[in-house]
Amino acid sequence: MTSETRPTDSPVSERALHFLKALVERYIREGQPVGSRTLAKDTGLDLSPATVRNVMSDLEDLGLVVSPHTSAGRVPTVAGYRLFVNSLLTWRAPSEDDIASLRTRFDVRTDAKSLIETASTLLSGITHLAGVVMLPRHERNVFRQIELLPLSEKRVLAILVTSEGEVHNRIMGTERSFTPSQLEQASNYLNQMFTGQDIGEVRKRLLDELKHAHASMDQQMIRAAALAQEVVEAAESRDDCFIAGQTNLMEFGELASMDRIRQLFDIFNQKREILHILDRCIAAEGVQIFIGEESGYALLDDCSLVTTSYRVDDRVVGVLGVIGPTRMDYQRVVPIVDVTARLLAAALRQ
Amino acid sequence: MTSETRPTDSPVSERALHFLKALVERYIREGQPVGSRTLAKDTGLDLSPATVRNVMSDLEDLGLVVSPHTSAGRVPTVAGYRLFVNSLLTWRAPSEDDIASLRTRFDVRTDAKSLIETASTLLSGITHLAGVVMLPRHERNVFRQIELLPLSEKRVLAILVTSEGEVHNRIMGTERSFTPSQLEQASNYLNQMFTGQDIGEVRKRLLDELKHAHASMDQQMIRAAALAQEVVEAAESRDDCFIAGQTNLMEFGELASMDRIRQLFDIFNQKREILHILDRCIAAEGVQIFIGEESGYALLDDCSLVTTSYRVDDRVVGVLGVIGPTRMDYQRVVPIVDVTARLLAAALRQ
DNA sequence: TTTAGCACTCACCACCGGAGAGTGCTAACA
DNA sequence: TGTTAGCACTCTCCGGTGGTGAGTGCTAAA
Repeated sequence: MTSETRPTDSPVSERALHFLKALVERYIREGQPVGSRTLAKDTGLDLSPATVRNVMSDLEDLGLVVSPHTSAGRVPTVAGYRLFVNSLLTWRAPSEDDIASLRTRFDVRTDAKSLIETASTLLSGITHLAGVVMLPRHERNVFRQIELLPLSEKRVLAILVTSEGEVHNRIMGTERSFTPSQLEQASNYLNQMFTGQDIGEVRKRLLDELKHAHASMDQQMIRAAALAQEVVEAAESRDDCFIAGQTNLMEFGELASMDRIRQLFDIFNQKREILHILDRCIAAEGVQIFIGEESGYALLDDCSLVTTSYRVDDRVVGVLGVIGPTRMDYQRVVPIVDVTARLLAAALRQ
Repeated sequence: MTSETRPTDSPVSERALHFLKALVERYIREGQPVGSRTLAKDTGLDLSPATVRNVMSDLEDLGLVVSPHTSAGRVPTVAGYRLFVNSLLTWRAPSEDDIASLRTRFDVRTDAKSLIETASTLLSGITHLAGVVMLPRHERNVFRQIELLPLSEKRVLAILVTSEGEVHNRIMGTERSFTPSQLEQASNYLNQMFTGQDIGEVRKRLLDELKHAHASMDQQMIRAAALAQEVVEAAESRDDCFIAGQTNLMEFGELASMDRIRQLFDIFNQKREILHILDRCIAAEGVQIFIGEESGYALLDDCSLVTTSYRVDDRVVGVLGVIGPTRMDYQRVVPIVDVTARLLAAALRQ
């Protein structure tokens, strides 16, 4: 499954592609511009450096490689990587060791949150890049049970359990105090009303009820509904995202200036932009690769993302992947991301 | 409250101390070795550089300052900082702005976890250092209510609420399945048994019961107790710790080498060592300052910690502080840490 | 079409030398 | 005796210089 064969009338010859492949692989390995002499030896085609130079010149005209300065070798451009990834890449299956360590660390018995954490730690550990796992809004998230507990005078603890066995809780101050039995009554009422319904739906209905609070409901009920409203909102807006192994990125020369690293880390801390990019991968089938500027964020210009969604029972429940320099080892990384997604999905399905 | 006055027969003269103070303040401001000429101007004592040199030479003999190389100025040693902090420091009260931004951001209505997060973000934002907030094991943590919910065949969700309105939950697989009513019965039983008791106590009693599971308990009860045991352990061992603004540390020249920063970030990610240091501050009264190697961790040699515990109703509930280079602005930072602790405590007390 | 040869370019490195900042020491001074 | 001026010395930092090596583009021959 090396590549789709390209039409022979393609603007770039079969041989040139062969060189491009060798160049990208070499550059990924060494991290330094590749010269004609090196490349001539690498391909095994027994051609002189001069010939290689001519080919490289063509590739440069096509915008697939550039040389950083007159007398340096060539480096792939984003278009070059793209071509490489799309049709030149040979996958390299993850090593036994890697698979083993993935398998053993995904303990089925832990809860979703720590699985997510483990996944991103593992990803970063194995790939030596930054691992990221996102847990997006569920489209389908069901109200399962609510519990209202008095905590102290005028403070109520609301606990909401949703379909995935996730627990959301919030402490809320109230102006007037509830008696324990009032709270119990209220939670019974809410449970009767909403159990089994979609969270989004529940939120809407609660809002409605609060608006036209009809005479039939007593005051306490209305206030209980307000409490429920709050915790339901918390449950809806939650989308978590873990990033692990950020420090791995410091190893890569091309990112290793203080300013650059600081920018990157700041992006990671805010998470917003990352979430935004990952959001775009939810729908996609299979592994997605964003190279350099393709992510659409100037600050990730010299980085690539490799992501894939993971599914439980054919429903997408999240996205995971890695972030690293454009010069990452796609052949190795892509399969690892793929496998991790599968194993995480399996662990989540139980 | 500039300083405790030192005994006049102290090995280091009043004037020398004055110089030391000026030197430390200058070095903290500029970050560069301070020379005799500069210092002579700084103190306003109208002495020649030569005289200053003599004094500096004395201070060097006492191990309070060093010069990085022959023809550089002097830099405070750890002992120098220590002396400065103990008896030369003039506190600088936080600015109106800082206090205001602290006050408004501590919204009483949010739960403990997000308060903690806010606190560390604020600390780092205001001081331009890394902010850290720890939520240690409570000595007094009370079992309030447990809830066991069937999630699917052979999976049970256990939710435990403890005294502080904190919610712990865990999903557990069971070999045989429970009926909903069995679970309800079990949770009622557990609640009756344990409500109001200390968590540590509960854990012990559960262990006991499991060991000598007496005939009087039916099989299901025993298995329910095992579930409870798990979530109780989770509740006991929890000690969280947030670190924010790590990237601020990259601004400081003395830490700004890739290797150093990477080490630091790795330490922060592990959290273990940090927690360990913070643990030592729990008992202490008031603001604690660890300068350089005083923290006991070689990897934090060129860093200082400023921490204090925060209390609710005279019980220590946590520790917070900042981490930065030894050359941090103690005069400003210490009061800020102090105030933040008070405000956080107030917000937690409600 | 491929190759050898050649002139040229550029980054990298080691080296040199001067400028500037700061020191320690000594001797003179109040 | 404490303070100061003077002086030689040390060390960092910076800019310039020159050589080396890697690599290129171009041209002309095979």
